[in-house]
Amino acid sequence: MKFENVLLGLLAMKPLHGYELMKWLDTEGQFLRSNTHHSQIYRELGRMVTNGLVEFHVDPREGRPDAKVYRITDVGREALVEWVHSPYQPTSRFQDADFNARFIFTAQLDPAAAIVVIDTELDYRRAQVLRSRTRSLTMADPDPIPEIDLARARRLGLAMHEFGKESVDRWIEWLEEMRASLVDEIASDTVAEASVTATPTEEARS
Amino acid sequence: MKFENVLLGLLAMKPLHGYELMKWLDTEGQFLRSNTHHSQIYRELGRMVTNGLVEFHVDPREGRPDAKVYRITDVGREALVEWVHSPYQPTSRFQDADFNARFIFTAQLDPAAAIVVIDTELDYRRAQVLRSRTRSLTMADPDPIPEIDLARARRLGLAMHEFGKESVDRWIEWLEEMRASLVDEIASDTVAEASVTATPTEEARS
DNA sequence: GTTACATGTGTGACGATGCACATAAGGAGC
DNA sequence: GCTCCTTATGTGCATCGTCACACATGTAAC
Repeated sequence: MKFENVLLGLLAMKPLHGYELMKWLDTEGQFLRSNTHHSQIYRELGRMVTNGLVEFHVDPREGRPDAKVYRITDVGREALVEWVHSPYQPTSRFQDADFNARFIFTAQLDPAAAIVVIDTELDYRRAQVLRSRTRSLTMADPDPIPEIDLARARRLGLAMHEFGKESVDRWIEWLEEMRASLVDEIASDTVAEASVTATPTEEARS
Repeated sequence: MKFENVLLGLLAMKPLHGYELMKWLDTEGQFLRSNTHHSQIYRELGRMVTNGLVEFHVDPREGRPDAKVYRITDVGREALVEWVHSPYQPTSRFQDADFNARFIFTAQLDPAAAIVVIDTELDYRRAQVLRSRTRSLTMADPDPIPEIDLARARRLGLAMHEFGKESVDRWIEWLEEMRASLVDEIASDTVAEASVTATPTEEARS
């Protein structure tokens, strides 16, 4: 996943300048993608201009510094559509930009494809939960730091592990809810448009 | 936060080789730190040897490839203790190695310091939840991709935002539970050792 | 036999990320 | 006058993270 795609998706909705993108990713968008330093945004936008994905014009403000307002280009739109239709590969970190951006921007352009994305994510997370049950090491029989408290380490490690599993389980539940509501939406859309456009409802489940 | 510190903390408990570290971080330790590629582990271990934090001896196995078993050095122990007592700075991503490693390894060496770490984390997360409520942009009035569905985007964006807040809230709850159990532990330890060592119970809350 | 898988350790390359530093203008408070 | 905060944009550098590729051994399946 490239950060580029997040910016591309946002700029597809509305032209914005770097500072606005930064602010949005720090407040409303902080659960879509966290850990976004402003330097990264400006650097990325610069590269996207070079690659022709976006263009900008300088907006002079009264009483405020000038701002560069970026607008997505046709090339950018094509790149966005192409990304949305490229295969999704989950990573080990859940509830992260890798999935979130893919899901949001895919759902806008192609709801059926978004369901495939969810199913891919679900398969991966379920496997992850299973993998977390295997115990590969015993952290005993140590040569530890004198002051170290191994009993506490095990207790806290276990608590952390339990909370991690709980979180993934809740994530899986949420994904299932999202999937169900998307399926409903597609179904009602299809019914509504059936007589007009006759949109085919391909079953997206692999 | 440096990945180095995670390896240092684990090796303080028990000498291990790279493959074992990799396996552990992929199964039991996946909620302490995810996204760990083996190449990163071996590279990091190599650098730590250069810096004198760890040393290794080759363990010839019957029927299996040789393994390099790494053991923490005195320099490594000092570095670990120094890291544990250095100030903790939360990052925007919650439930991540940044906090997890710091918490686990601090709690082993200095439970009172671990409470300070939790409080720092709690302050930051509560502020984050508040910050998430501010609405900095309206993603309307667009010049969108023709096929784009802005209504769906808003709906899914909101759902994602809600789930994000719920997750942070649950994270805060868990932190409070951990804090309470640590406080209890310290209190009972202090009572138990009061007549023997007369350990002072400094109030860790800032 | 040979193909696949698990154990084990690495290198090279490249993009992503984070932190310090830099600049510039205006407004608020002391 | 001075400092601090907000808006606004950037560069430089080090580390992190990921992928491809590489090599070595033993075992289990076909």
